Amino acid sequence: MIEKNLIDGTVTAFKDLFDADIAADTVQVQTTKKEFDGDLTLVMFPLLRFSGKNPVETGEAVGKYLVDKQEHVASYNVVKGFLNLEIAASYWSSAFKSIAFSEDYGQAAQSGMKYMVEYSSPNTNKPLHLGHLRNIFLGYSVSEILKANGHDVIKTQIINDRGIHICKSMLAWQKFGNGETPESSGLKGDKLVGKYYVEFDKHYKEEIAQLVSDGMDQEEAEKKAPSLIEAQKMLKEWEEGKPEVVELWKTMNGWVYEGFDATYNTMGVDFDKLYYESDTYLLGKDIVQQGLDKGVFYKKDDGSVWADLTDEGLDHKLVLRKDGTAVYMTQDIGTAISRFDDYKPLNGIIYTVGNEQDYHFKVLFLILKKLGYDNADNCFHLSYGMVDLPSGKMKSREGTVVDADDLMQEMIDKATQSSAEQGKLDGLSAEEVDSINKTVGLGALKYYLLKVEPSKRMMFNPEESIELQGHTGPFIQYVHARIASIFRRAEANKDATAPKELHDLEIALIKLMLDFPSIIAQAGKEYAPSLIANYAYDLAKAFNQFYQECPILKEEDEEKLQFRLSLCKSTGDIIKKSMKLLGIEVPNRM
RNA sequence: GGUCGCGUAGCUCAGCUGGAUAGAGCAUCUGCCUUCUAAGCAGACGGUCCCAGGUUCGAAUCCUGGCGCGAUCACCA
Repeated sequence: MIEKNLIDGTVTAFKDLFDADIAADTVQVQTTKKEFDGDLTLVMFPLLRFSGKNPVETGEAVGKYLVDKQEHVASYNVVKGFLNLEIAASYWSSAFKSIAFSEDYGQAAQSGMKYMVEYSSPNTNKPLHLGHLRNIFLGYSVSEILKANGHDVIKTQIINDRGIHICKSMLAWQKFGNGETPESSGLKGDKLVGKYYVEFDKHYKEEIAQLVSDGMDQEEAEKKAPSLIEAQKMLKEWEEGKPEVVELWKTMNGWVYEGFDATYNTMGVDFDKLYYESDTYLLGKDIVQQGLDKGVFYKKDDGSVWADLTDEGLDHKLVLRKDGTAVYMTQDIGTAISRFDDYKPLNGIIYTVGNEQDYHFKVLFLILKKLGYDNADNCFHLSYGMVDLPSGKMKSREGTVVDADDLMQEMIDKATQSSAEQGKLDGLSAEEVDSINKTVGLGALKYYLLKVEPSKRMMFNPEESIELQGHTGPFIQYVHARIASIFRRAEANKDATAPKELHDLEIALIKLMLDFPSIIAQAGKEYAPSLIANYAYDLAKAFNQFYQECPILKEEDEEKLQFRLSLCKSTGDIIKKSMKLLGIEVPNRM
């Protein structure tokens, strides 16, 4: 790479010119800012104490040296302490040639590492909502990014299919459902079950109000409301395996899974392995015993078991109740370890879970580490901020949630309306048009949720809705469609030779394309889809500028024409790959 | 109160391990479609980078202390 050459060249320049030995990492190379002439810039300030000269003199000397001795360095200029170097067009065109038409450009070599990525992990008592969308798109995208980094990936979710909340829906359905099913009601299974969860809450609140008006205080009423007592009883029966209860549980969860499957299908995401909490909720107890034996945990007089994390600056954490039953942490320890076993050797687990659980995962990884599982070092909590509405937080009980299915449909409708107005899809079959509208609508939604850094909470305003113009998914998809349109009239020639002179916008495009592998590496290291999202936008933007300024099919110089076609081809490929890393498809027309 | 996260243009967000005059999009205004897709391009307008210190040749970026918003600190999951 040219950067490396420049660094080496600068090191020898200091040797020859100033008789100074400098470490390679004191030489800083960066891309030259737009307002200055040049391609790459060396920063002189850190090197002044070795040259013993002022910034401009040092820059002049090094610049002259590099132009003389280094291949590809065409010219230089010094502004203050910045040495700007212009790299010869021939370098860029040959660098481009080495990546163009390469199918697996961007795909890193097999690393031999295997990761599990967990995302979605819904409760089975209500439909998926906007918060899940952020979670799912993030997790899916990180999976794709890890694959591009050469890792093996197992996509998973843990389904929260048991507990008091599930019993609540079951109970309400039993009481008020009149045997209603998805078929009889025409409702999606998850929506139907969610309806009864809300129904339960309604009755529960009424009961509380009644008890309070009868003179009971609020807190006690919340505990003593008859329907809550019934739900608790049902949970107990479920745990004891009472046949009718288990049967109902299976039936209703089955409805929910059908509903979820439909939603996942629309989203275009999938899983390699499912874990169910009903299978895992008892895990971890024997591990706690082992931890006790190893002295990682300690037991209190009442029989409860704790982890002392004070030496890590944290608190004491309960890992087993005094009655010997598991808590959330117990279960997560058990699940993690059984995953390590299921997929041995598993290097780490990425958990896509909201940032309200930051502390939980910090503790979990610490405990795993203390238990001797070094793969804890490669575990990562992919933490993300809430998606807020202008009215505040989403609350399912208050009906202020943005439903995932509804939102996706709205986006598709919006894309449909937009494409109909523009009329560019005229002449295509109804199926093709539908498919494009879906791609564009979902692309807008996914991009909107992924372009923001996960740790930030984000505001979603349903009124203002998601744009299809500007810094959006469709903007990037549009570039792909433009390029596809070119190749409906021409073909890219693999053996195209590069012209002697390149347009600035061509060079800008090439530079960006050369960045692709390092962006993928960084996104993988930081679990950061937003880096890919912003890269794809920059590339699309650069292409549009090039496209506007430089004729392609109308170019008369055959060599330029061919070279530009190959630029188009590669840009289209990289756009497509980048978007795939985000879980977004790209259309050939739009 | 302890801990963690966030605070950049009217709004939504970029800004890599510290580097030049802090960048995009939306909104507002101005140009560009008889010529490869105008879901586009070019331009204008818009900033005490929350505040105060500190480190440094150089700080939006690192450190300390504040302020504001949020989360968390359950024998809930």
